[in-house]
Amino acid sequence: MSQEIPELNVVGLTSVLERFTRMFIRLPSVQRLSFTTLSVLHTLEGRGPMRLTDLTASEQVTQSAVTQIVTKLEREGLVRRGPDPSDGRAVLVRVTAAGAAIVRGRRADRIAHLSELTDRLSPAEREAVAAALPALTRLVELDRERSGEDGGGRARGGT
Amino acid sequence: MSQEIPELNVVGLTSVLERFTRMFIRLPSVQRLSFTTLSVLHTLEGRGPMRLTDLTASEQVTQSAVTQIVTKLEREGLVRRGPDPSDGRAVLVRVTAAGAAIVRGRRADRIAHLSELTDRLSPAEREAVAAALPALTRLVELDRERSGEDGGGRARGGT
DNA sequence: AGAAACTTAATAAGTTTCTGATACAGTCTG
DNA sequence: CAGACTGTATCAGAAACTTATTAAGTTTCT
Repeated sequence: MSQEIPELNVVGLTSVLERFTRMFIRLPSVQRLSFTTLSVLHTLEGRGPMRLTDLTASEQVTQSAVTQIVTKLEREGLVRRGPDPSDGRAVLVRVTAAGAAIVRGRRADRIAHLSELTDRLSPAEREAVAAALPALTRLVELDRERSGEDGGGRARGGT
Repeated sequence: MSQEIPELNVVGLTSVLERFTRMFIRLPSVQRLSFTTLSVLHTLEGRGPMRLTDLTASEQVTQSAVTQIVTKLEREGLVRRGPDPSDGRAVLVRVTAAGAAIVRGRRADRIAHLSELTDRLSPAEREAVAAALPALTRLVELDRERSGEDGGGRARGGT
């Protein structure tokens, strides 16, 4: 008998991840913040202070839109603009405590929701997911490396 | 010695899934379709013909916005409106071949992108992901069941 | 050093997309 | 069959985004 090699079903994986994407996006927001605005906040919380240019590269909108979003977030006390010591033209944007609290609150909601779901898995299923977590982490890291190569193209997103 | 039980790290899982979400959302779109518009198209392609009300429940916008989005998609030949045989007030929206082609094209891009990434995993890592796929699938199914219970509340999304 | 070329962010004006309120037609209840 | 409710459309206005432009700072080249 030849050995069975269960090859990874990428189509199925894509499908599942698409469905997680919807699940995550649907999360209600307390604040009256638009999708892109929350995304900017999330990026800043995750990656630390960034210049507007770098923020623009990581979102799906123009530099002009990012400027307007940051202005709005600043008015609401969720981010702060500061000078970039290494470049007089640039602006460094950083989240405030209030801004970080919003991102972390949303993450806590997702964790709570996922916890409820994983609680219903069998121990074997939970173990399978736990065993795959390092590999999944490596996948997103590989992606980050690759998109870091080029400047990061403009795009228009959607589910 | 007591047996080591590697419990599932839900926080880590949430974090990884958040990062996949960003990766998927950033995908460039050929057409000039907004985020929500693409989402509607995706929903219709995945779930089959739906009434406007049901579409509204599954997206993060008002019924008014859904009506306008469907009107725009219909003008572009990507969906078609039809009567609901079981309810004279209702409208059944279905994707056309052109609309489905767009959704499937985007999915193909995601599959291709994920394939490139999984190619770089070790065989052991690929196997771990493959082994977890059924459990991950069950997670999204559990979610669907749960959100099917209530009517599906309105929400405002973000990453 | 100084001018030309480039980068960074802000602003203005216009377009698209979304919301809230309302209207209207079809369905259900008593 | 009257009143209450549901499903969709329409309209006006608000919000979010785009393109084009400008001003200020930096780099490059001579």
